[in-house]
Amino acid sequence: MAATSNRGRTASPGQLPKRNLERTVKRLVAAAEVEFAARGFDGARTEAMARRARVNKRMLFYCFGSKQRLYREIVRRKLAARSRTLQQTPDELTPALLYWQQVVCSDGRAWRMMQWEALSNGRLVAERDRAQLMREVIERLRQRQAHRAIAPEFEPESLFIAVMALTVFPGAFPQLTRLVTGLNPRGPEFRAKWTAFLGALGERLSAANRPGRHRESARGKAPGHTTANGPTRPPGSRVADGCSAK
Amino acid sequence: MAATSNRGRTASPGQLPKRNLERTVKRLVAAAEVEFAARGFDGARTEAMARRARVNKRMLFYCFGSKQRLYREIVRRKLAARSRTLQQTPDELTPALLYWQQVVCSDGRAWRMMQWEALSNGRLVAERDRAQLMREVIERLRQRQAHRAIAPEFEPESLFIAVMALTVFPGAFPQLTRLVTGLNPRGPEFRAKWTAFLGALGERLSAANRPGRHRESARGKAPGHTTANGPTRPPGSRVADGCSAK
DNA sequence: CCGCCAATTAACCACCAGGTGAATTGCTTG
DNA sequence: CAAGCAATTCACCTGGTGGTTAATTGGCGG
Repeated sequence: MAATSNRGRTASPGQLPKRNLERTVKRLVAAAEVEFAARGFDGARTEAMARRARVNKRMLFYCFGSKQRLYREIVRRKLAARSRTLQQTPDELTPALLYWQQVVCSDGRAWRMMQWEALSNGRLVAERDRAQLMREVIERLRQRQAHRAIAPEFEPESLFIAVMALTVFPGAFPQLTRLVTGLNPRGPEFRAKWTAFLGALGERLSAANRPGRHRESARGKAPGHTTANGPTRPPGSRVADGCSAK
Repeated sequence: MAATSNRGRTASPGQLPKRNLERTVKRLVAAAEVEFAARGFDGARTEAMARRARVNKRMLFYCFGSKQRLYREIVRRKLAARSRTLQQTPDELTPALLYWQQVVCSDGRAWRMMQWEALSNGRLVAERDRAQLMREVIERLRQRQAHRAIAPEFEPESLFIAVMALTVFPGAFPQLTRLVTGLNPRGPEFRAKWTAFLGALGERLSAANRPGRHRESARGKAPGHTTANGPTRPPGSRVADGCSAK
């Protein structure tokens, strides 16, 4: 889409040319992403996108044909970027939680669009690809679980949903987070608190820590293994969650 | 609001009167609740509400003055109903998780409205009352924790958010749940699966099950207390989650 | 039976937002 | 320099929506 056919970019050096379709498209995409994430498909105004992109509104339809197509284009791009970060999910539970927290809060717009999508109950945009992507991630989790890196009593699918839930929720329902803690969920105070919590939670859930009723596990059996949550950092050691509050 | 001043309801017996403001108001509220939950404030159409209520559109403005006021009225009612269920949260972790799952899935509309609210980034409707309510719930959790009913390494605030996250997320992001599990999050299959998961999770996290590295806890100290997850049902015993898929 | 007023209805309005037709203008090429 | 075409602009159309004006009607008190 987005017929980017600017002929021989001569580009008089030093002077930005007045006409440049490629640049216009890029600006429109950026502006539209902001608008769509902020207000959803129905709430987003083409006028506002154009203004934000410093471009005539007509150009939006010239480049993309319709609001719908522009939306699909943007979702497609977002998904492409997403698939990479998804597949880099760590294999241990605690690091996975912390990794996801960082990912989620570093790309709030993508998750806001997911939330709009959740409410819009329309057809998903690239359902096939996304389902495939999810299946791969789950499959990897399942293999890891077979290798004892993950507690066996939890199905990987549920575990994955739980990881998403615990990392996505505070930012997805900021009003509830604020009502409960009095903190801004995107602010550093809450993020530190939540990181610590996720760390403690992960530690409790990682494969090495079995519930107390299996009493024999506390005694024998590879003594050095009882605390062997390998890459699991203790919750105190702050993992640099370098995501700015934007 | 909603000037319900129908004079002396004579109500010819057996014959429903053609004019009845009270009834009209009730119908409008019900219809508006459905519409607002389904499409959010901006997306909801007064026309559609009126049609659903089998009432002239004008009556909406006659009764409530504006879309805004009708919305506020509905939110107020929802909150009132909500506060009761909130305060009945069980004190143990596992029952709390299961209770919340039931509550959430039995009143999907309220949570959908919360989600719309989360995205609308406007002023909250009854912020004072809601913050007060939250504070009470958290305070109760804190007291329970002091009495050892809840694992002490988790702050009650974070714990509460986690409970909400784990119960609300699957229904709030149904497309993700479906992509991961292939199941409809409101369907009985997924709910059974999720209930089992929450049960197992709660068991792992309840106060009695300490991580392996606190080795001394497995030996001395009130021997009958090590497995004392009192009302915590084992995850197998299905708690009847009698919420229909609507 | 009549008058009165609340409940209800029909028609209407102003406005906004997506989308379009057609003119305009700046590069680029011959 | 002139032609030609792509990139950009301007004015406009259309449908739908919240909200309103004014007419109508049903039921109750007198």
